[in-house]
Amino acid sequence: MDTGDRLLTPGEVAALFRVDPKTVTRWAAAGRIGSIRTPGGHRRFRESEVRALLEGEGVLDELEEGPENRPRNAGPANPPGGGPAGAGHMGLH
Amino acid sequence: MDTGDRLLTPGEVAALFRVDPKTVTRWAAAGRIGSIRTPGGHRRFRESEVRALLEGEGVLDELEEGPENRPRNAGPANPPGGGPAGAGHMGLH
DNA sequence: AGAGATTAGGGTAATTGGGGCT
DNA sequence: TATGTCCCAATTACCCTAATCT
Repeated sequence: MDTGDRLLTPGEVAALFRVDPKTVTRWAAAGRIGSIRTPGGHRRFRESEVRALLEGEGVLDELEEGPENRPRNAGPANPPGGGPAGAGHMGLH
Repeated sequence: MDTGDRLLTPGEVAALFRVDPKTVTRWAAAGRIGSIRTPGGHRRFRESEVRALLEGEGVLDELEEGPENRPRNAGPANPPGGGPAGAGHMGLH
């Protein structure tokens, strides 16, 4: 499965998540998402990683993506830090 | 694969339904509406799904029948471990 | 060499998440 | 049961200028 070594720009990732490019930069700075830096300091993100985050890496059930949405919320929501970053502290009070 | 689903913020969905963003969050927590979480924990909703809900295509079991008796009988909206009865079908034309 | 658009960086306001209560 | 409002903490969005990428 070549999920792509394709690199995405912060603007692309931001559009995918419907967030600000600056927010994507914060994710990289916080270690929540892997980033590759250009010699100039700009960041590039792997499309495979971004897509995994979008769908929810924990639940890959939906192969066919059609008009049929199936909101099956089984189990705990995907932990934000879930992946590589561990990032451990979130709001828990 | 792109069904043309833009992602909406909780505030956007709340404005569409004329409810509080908190209510939209509860819908997502209850599994009544699909939600995508950002690495930061915030939710994003698919515009296509929201539109389907707005049109009423998502709730075909609740028609205007039952004039006075609508005891909302033992029908747990989201039984634990059970598939969320709510939503799940979307009309396809 | 130029130009344009995007991105990084800091700072501040607005939104969101979660729990509890009316 | 379902919404709305309160709290506080975290995340996100928009402001700016300078540097980098195409």
